[in-house]
Amino acid sequence: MFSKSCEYALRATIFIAQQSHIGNKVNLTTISEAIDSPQAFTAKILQQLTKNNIVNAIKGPHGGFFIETEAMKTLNLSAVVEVLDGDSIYTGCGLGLKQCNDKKPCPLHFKFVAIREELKNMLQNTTLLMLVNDMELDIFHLKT
Amino acid sequence: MFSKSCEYALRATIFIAQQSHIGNKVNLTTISEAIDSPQAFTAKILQQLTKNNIVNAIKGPHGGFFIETEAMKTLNLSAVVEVLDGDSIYTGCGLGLKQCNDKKPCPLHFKFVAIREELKNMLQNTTLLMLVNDMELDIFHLKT
DNA sequence: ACTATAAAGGACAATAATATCTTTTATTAT
DNA sequence: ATAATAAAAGATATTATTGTCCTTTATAGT
Ligand code: FES
Ligand code: FES
Repeated sequence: MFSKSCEYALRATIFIAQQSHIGNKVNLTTISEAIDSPQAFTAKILQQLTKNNIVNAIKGPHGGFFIETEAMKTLNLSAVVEVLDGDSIYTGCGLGLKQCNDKKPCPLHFKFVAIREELKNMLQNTTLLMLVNDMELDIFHLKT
Repeated sequence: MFSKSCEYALRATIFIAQQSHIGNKVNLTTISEAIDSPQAFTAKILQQLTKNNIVNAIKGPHGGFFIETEAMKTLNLSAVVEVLDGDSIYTGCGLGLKQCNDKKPCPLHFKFVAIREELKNMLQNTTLLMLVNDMELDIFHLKT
């Protein structure tokens, strides 16, 4: 469904949001351990998330990554996915045709678009704050 | 969503089904032109489809690929996807956790599984014969 | 038997995705 | 100023996916 990069990005973002919500900034080592991802690769992904204003980064001692609580209210999963995987998941043809639209549809088009839209809505309607609140229940995990 | 291999496989299978339905066997060149796919690569994919009894192949003059009409009634898109991409699309965690189940869910699990199941049902409930019938309307395309 | 056709199979090549390593820049505390 | 911490940036390595090329096997028609 999503690329590895995107999966790590989602896990990292959710973890950072969770920690930020309880007032913690987290560094690379902490993040990659918490989400069980390759550290150096995760660093690259965090750079992209920072450049695209999904997360904030502060260098130096007591620095690290964080997300402001206000931002969590509006930031959704779709924003993260778009940074890493672009919008192909929303616009791409299920059968790989170069163009996907109602004018020249592939045989799967209408069935596929219906599901694609549901995925899109789910990702757009799920904010980081919602997930952070969910995770207070302690039944959700970010690794293994 | 699907790998390139799987996309080509789906397009090829639908094209072969369509042609078989009107009594034609089709060869590699015809297929790769009809679905606009790299010919040699498509050959490899057709081998897999043949080995897994999705399509039939006959060597030699007047040979080619075909699917029997009886088989089209039961063969669904899910069978094709599973040959090329395995079942990861049905069983894999949206956030890339090694295990996806209700016992140790990721924060996206329940929302994700709902959509995954819809995709699964769509692919399982769509038979090749249904698509072939749809394509008689002449509004659906397999390339560009 | 010979030739043409067409799929099957094996080896190889190019590209993209994933992952690592090293150096640089910024910040804090001593 | 110096040392320590931590992210940013750049270069490189590994692996998987995608794609091509060449040879072999099977079949049909002459
Ligand atoms: S054209 Fe294939 S999904 Fe829209
Ligand atoms: S555990 Fe992540 S989708 Fe099921």
